[in-house]
Amino acid sequence: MTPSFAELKQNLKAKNINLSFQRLKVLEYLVNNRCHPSVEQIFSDLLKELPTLSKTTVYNTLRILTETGLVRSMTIDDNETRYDINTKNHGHFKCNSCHTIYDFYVDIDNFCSDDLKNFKIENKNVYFMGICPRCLTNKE
Amino acid sequence: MTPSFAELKQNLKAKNINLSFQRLKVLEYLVNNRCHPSVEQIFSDLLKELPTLSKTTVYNTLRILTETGLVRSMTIDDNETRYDINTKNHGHFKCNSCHTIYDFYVDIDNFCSDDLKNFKIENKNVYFMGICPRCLTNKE
DNA sequence: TCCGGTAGCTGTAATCATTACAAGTTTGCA
DNA sequence: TGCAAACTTGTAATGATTACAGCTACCGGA
Repeated sequence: MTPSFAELKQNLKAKNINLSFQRLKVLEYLVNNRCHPSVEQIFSDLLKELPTLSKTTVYNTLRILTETGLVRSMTIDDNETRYDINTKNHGHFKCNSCHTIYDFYVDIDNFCSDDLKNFKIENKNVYFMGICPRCLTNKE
Repeated sequence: MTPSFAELKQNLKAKNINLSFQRLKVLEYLVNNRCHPSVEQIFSDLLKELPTLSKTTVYNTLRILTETGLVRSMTIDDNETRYDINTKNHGHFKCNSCHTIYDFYVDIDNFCSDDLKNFKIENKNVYFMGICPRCLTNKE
């Protein structure tokens, strides 16, 4: 369930979103860096390649991509929003020690509650926090 | 699973947290207002009762209460952190129309993934977004 | 080929939640 | 009673995000 760049590009065209050069680069970055980067990370990395890039453009692009549903934004206990390509059926685990965010498989689709019978659910999120294996072994 | 005020107070003493007057009031507020209030809401409501209250105190208190695990902080797609008394086994649903946050029952404890075999999980969160029944009917 | 308009990009300024800090106040304990 | 530590308060700083205004690039029609 990891959509290819070509698929995403087509998906955008179908939604009448113009793929400008800068937007292409942001999208490309998200496809190649599935590490839940922050705006700051995306911006400073792309700046090496596009010295005239504006941070505002990154914000704008991410907003557009998020609105179309191609990209998912999330804030896990941080003051920084993180972004990733929207793939289904996975939760996020954030390590409280190294702050890395891991994906893990979870069957969210079949995960519902009777309390929400009359609710229209548009978006499901699962995130855990704790210590990742790497940090656990480093402590010993 | 809604702890009483007396229980919470005892819980705090056990953790060597001094219950100052202001902290008491913040805790009391959270017990009486289980609507996931923001700092701004807590502060401005308590200000009526405690005109000398400082917003910094509210922030400090919430940090302490969160660290002890009595209070849970969450940011659902907002730029404002919300707080509630930490009760187990429930997820949050945020209405995209009226922005109300609902609790719903969910069996989080039995909700794990093989991918996280070697992770130490300290905290589990489930939140959904969509439209609540009230807003759904109002639209018609 | 030229022109006009629109969409997109850029950079600065403003906003707003949160945190840092320093000084005043209260509390607990000897 | 007095001291030290813990709390509170208010202001200033920080830092992510948004607003905005001007500039640029592209596209369609004459």
